[in-house]
Amino acid sequence: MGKNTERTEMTEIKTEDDNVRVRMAPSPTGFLHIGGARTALFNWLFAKHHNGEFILRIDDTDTARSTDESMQEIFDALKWLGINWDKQYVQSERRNIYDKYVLQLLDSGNAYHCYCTQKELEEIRIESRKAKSPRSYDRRGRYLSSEAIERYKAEGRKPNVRIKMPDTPIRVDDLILGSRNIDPATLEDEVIVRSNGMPNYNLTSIVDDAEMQITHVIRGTEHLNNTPKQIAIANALDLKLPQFAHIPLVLDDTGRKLSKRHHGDLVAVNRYREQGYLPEAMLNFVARLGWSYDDKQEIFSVDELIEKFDLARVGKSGSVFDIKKLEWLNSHYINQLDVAARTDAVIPFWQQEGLLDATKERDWLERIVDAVGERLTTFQDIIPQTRYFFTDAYEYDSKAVKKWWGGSDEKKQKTREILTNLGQILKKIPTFDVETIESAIWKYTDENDIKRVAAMQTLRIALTGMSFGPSLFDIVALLGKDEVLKRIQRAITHLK
RNA sequence: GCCGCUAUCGUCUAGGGGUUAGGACGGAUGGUUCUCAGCCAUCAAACCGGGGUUCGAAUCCCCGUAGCGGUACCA
Repeated sequence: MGKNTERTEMTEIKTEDDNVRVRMAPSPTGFLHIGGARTALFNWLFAKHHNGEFILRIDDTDTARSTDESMQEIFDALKWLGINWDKQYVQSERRNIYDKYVLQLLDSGNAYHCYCTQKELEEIRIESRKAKSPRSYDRRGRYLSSEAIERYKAEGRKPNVRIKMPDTPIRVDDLILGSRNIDPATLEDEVIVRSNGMPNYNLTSIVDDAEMQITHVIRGTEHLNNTPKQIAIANALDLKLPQFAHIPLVLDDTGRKLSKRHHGDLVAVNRYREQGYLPEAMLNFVARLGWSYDDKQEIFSVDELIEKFDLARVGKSGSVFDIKKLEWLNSHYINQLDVAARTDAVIPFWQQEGLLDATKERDWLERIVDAVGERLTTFQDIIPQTRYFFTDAYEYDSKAVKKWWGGSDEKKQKTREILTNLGQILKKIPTFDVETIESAIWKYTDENDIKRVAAMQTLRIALTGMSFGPSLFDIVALLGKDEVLKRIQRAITHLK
């Protein structure tokens, strides 16, 4: 623990219920990623737990990078996760509100115009760094003469607006990290309005938090350094402050912050939806990144999450995104579903692959899903695991062939023999059901002293091309006599 | 460079002055089964380092170290 901090006691964070109002404030500059989803979740859980309100605020003041598409993507991702919001705001539609506050700041002398060009700013930065200054802007705009201002105006320079930072320490209280005093000497006179007139984050964020009567700001630790600046702005405006709770970052396996820029859509929530993950699994997974309940429970329903979530049990250090754990949770939640529900979930994937047509009956599909059983980690897995049910356009897996069908001519001869016998036996079966098939095949293996596993694997490869999968008897029954005999014949031909 | 934050198995974490430092994911081994998955059993695996304080420190304090975040007219 650092200096100047006071530990938050491990009792539940006390709040006045019914007054809680939190917000998630994404910038629509890309898809929602795992980290963003977790921020949304924590806010949402906190709101639900306290019967409060959860607001979605689109922080799109960066007009150059914000897009409607990514806004839509964020909506979709949140909806998929089941994180619903009570109110929605878009900052670009609230310009007049921010303008009013900026004017107030200017009038009261708490903000000033800065006419520096990008180039000048860059030079100042280099100088400041050389001088080991804790700041990278020298505040020259604070002391501009009226002549200088006139000159800049005549040049056509468009000023931005900077906040004048106070010279007294700023106390930052954080529900998770404790409290500290920030040395004003390290505080930047932050730009609050761009030269194009658009206010930016540090201004709009804290203004809106006050305007919307946000009680708790729960956001990623990357915003920790912005907090004293925002507090300074709020103080200058005499705005009520929310309570802050900075949650630790979600990291990649090298320990770096997860970001769209570095990790692409590998971390996009919508991508996981497309791959056949369940929102319950994602929610459960993401909740446990930085939050824990006790030393026993790993699986939490949404209701349990709402009931048990508490900021006091959120840790301080970052958590690595471990897809293996997500996969485990996902298969858990998939296996909770009954066959009908799993079939519903899996149909779109079959469709996408063009495997479904009008001849495929619902009952048959459900039987396939039932046969696959607990073998799905994601719904997408249904494709490699069941493709052969729909088409015989598969290759025989070379490793499987080598192991079970044999490389030598004698082994191939033996394999052909087994296949031929199996074909004859199956052909004679009157009722093509699992039990009859099973007893017929085992009668054959046991009476002819053939290893069960050898016969089964030989047949499996002939029917599916693979050496693994659901119970072979299920496969045989599901494929039907004609198809089975056809495939056996094809395998025998292949082996010649 | 400057400012800030953090530090328990590979990962998520529980615990927190006296414990065999617990659980889960992942890994390994064995069992079950026609294969795979699953299931069952077993195993390996951690308190960043150094100083204090104390009878006793992973736990409290200090100092390091490392990692990360920020350092934009992004959010």
